[in-house]
Amino acid sequence: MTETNPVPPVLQAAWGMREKATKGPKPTLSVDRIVAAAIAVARADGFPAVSMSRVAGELNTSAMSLYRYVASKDELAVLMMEAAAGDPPAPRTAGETWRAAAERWAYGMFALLGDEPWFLQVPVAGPPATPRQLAWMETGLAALDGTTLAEAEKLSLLLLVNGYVRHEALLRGQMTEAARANGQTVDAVIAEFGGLMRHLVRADRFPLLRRAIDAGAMDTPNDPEADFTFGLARILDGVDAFIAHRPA
Amino acid sequence: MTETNPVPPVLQAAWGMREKATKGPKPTLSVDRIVAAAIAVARADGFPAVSMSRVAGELNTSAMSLYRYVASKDELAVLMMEAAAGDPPAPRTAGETWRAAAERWAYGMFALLGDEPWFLQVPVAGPPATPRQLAWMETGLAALDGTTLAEAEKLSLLLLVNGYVRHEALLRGQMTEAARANGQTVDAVIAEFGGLMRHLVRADRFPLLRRAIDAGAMDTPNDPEADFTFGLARILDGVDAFIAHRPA
DNA sequence: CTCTTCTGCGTATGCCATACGCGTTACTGC
DNA sequence: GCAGTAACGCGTATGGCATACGCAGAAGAG
Repeated sequence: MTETNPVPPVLQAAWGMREKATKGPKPTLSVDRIVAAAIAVARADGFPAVSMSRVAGELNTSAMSLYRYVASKDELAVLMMEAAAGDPPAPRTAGETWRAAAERWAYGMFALLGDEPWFLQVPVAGPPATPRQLAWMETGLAALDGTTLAEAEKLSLLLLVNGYVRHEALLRGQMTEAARANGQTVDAVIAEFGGLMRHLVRADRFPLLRRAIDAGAMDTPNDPEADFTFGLARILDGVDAFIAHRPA
Repeated sequence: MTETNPVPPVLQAAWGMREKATKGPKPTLSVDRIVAAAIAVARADGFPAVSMSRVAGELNTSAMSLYRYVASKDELAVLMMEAAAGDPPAPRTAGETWRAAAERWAYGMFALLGDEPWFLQVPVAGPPATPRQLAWMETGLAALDGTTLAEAEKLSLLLLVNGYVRHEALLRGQMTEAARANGQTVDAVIAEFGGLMRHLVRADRFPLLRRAIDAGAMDTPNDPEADFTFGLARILDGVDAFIAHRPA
């Protein structure tokens, strides 16, 4: 009784489960070249600009040619992320605290999403299940290894941190995106948003918000790193408290 | 010197800044009816199914007719969210702790995103700037009112919680979505993912992940509420620690 | 009563993913 | 060395999408 293969088709290429042909004409293209061209497009103009014909155009061929190498655009997206996601940060070393390792892990992810802002424009299809994604999870688990946390708790907490990083990177990405679209600096966009708030938030309807604005909460110069560090510290404080209140 | 209006066009309708015509024929449709039809489509088949022609079809008219009422699809999306987002939970009452109020706030948001899963499929365009979104922020600020937090810190922390809620709801939504698409139960989808993990995660490459799987971390029955509560408690613990370590 | 302004809406443009099928190439088994 | 077969490049077509444009008719304003 042969077990049915549980790997969904979109993931098969990422796991190297596509046997390559021995017969037929020599391919003029390759999956790698297609993926590289698609990544170049995404880096230049964002993921929405990645269309089959655009990628084909970069390679001086037609859209349909790509389908000889890639089953669908979704599969291409998976391969793009798999190729562009670098390796995770080094796993926790011997003398390192779980917290320091978790911070490195989170910063590494934040940096990746800063280098490849189009990542966050790819519609996420489900839980992580590609080799690189699992490698990141593995490194995350290494950070929490040796703590009193249950395995399921570790996974929950990694998901928590991952969600935070993604959300924070998304906000940062939207800002830089808006800035680029309007030909402004990020600071100008933020200032503009502050002005909009100042204009829309009337004290009678949103008194506390008004107070926050008047206290200058919208006038802080842009510093995504600092925002990120602040929120991450809160989350890790929470994890810390959880570990502390638990029998060894 | 007339101040230039800083409200972006997409938001103008949401803020009631569209003056209605006095001349010309009587409109046969209305913005409200269009928005209601669009929401019905989104509830039935998800936000990607909301196209101008589909919505027009529900109203027995043509796609172009809608453009007499709505400037663009993006504007329609804003109006949809504005209409479907209910009012935020009641603001913090006198005897209530900030934490209890923040929990209610977060749960209210989580419930909303559970009732309207298509919310998370709408591509977010920027920081919150519609009346309802500001009302939610206002209620969030009420929860943190009276703490020693600086105004900017309050906003940061609300954003942190908001991001967490969104991410958690997104995961839950993807699960139910996948379940519906395959005609399975959510538990079956989770079990399937567990099987996939068991199949793909080899101990030589992902030892810690393998250990977590073998420890049954993937076999937990689905309980999004419990997952949500767990993560939220960690975050609020972190906020708590921050407030505690701060001079009154 | 005319002028202006708005309505409904058909048509058209230019994107998009991708199904299908044809002619051609090159390796495999005999 | 030759037939069979499988993979190649890719043109064409289908059906979707948002929305620009323009025209004909309706209705309030002067």
